[in-house]
Amino acid sequence: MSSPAGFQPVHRESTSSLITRALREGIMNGRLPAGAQLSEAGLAAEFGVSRGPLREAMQRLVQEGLVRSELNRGLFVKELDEAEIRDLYLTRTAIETAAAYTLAHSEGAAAGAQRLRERAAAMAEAAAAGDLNALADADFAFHEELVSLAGSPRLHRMHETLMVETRMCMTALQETYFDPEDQVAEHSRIAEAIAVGDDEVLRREIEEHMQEALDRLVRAGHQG
Amino acid sequence: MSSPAGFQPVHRESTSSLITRALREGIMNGRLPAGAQLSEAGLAAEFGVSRGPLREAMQRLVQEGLVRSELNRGLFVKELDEAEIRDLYLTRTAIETAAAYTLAHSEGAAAGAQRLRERAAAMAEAAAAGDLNALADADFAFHEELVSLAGSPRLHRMHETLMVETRMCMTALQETYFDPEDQVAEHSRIAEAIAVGDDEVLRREIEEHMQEALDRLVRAGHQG
DNA sequence: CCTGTGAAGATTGTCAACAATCCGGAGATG
DNA sequence: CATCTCCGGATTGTTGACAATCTTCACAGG
Repeated sequence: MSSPAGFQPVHRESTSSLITRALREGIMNGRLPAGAQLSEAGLAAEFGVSRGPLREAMQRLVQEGLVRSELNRGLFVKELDEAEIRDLYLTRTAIETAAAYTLAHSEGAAAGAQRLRERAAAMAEAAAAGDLNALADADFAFHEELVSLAGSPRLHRMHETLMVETRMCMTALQETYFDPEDQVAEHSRIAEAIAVGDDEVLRREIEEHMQEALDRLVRAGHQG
Repeated sequence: MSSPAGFQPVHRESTSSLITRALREGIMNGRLPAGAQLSEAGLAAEFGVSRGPLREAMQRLVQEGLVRSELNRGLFVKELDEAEIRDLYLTRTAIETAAAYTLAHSEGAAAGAQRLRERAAAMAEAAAAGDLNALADADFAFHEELVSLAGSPRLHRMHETLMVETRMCMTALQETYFDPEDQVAEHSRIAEAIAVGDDEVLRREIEEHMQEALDRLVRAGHQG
């Protein structure tokens, strides 16, 4: 747009940034389970770097709240008890409501709603095929897209962390989708509310959706 | 509460954590102005530590979004243009609305509203005395208290960063309180809305307050 | 049996030195 | 005069080593 040939500035990434992403991924998919100690020497050897860059990556995760640091003891993947899970969903509601509200009032509301409809359709497809893994992926993709479309760097960055935590406790609790059709319907209603632009409905849909998801998780936690 | 003698776990802090706070303070009050390069060697010497812990602290600030990292070039205090300031206030609205909503629906709503009334009273006192510095402090204390009272660790952590950014651009723009009385009144209305528990009013009051604050900042930016 | 002592082992916290990269200017070349 | 090349200085990125701390276990004493 602004530059003559429309080039993006070259984007190279620091080592600690790469390691941060890799560790975050590991926490998300359960390869680094909640409560596990993160050994500096061991992980540094795995990544093939020295402890310096690895420690820097750790500090990022500490700041993000995914890792807890105990002085002279080590770093541990944060464990989520029920209160934490409730707080997680409270915060997700805050962020996603704001994102949806912003999107619904922006120029790209119609286009955004269309994108979200497509995501919901992908969920429906996965649900129909009985592929619960694909359904979960599509579910996350929907929420990721929702916040992305709002175009707010801060909301997006905060949401990233929250989604890691969400996925973390879903894998930990082995939560299964009980009513896939209901899930799809909830997401579709959110997309439609954005298309229509009714704030009140939008807020209610998101709030209910989060409440449902939270209830499922808490139930799974009590049973499992 | 839960433990027999009610002791808290001993809380010692890591060096990088201390340095992070000190740097954050420096960014907030303008001692490290926006766009400034943060020299590792220089700062390490000032703190009397080696570059290791200092770099760890830097990574935390990068993750927080207060500092921007350019590979092999250095670290720079993030600059806030108008779009960024708008995003900042959009996000503050999201977080503080959620906090106020949570507080208003909690058991401690009445007590919380009282605490906020006291904060607003402190603002009124500062405004009456014409002490704009004290007014700004009381203003921040009000918002800090509001989010603290919600009792959500995630909202609180996110809000912390946002307040640093807010203060950063206020000091950068030398924003002065134009209508101190109006300011106090806006805060009082928020406290009362929490006491009453009317969600709709609460949302509107916070949204308007943020919009007002944003407008003042943007105007100051265009003039200054 | 419970408590206190002490050393071994492992892990984290810190540091100073080395390697790689970038920026600026002097000088050569056309 | 413009451009290219090269070098010195400075800064960041990374490493391996050292110091401090914590945990675990065995063992002696009451």
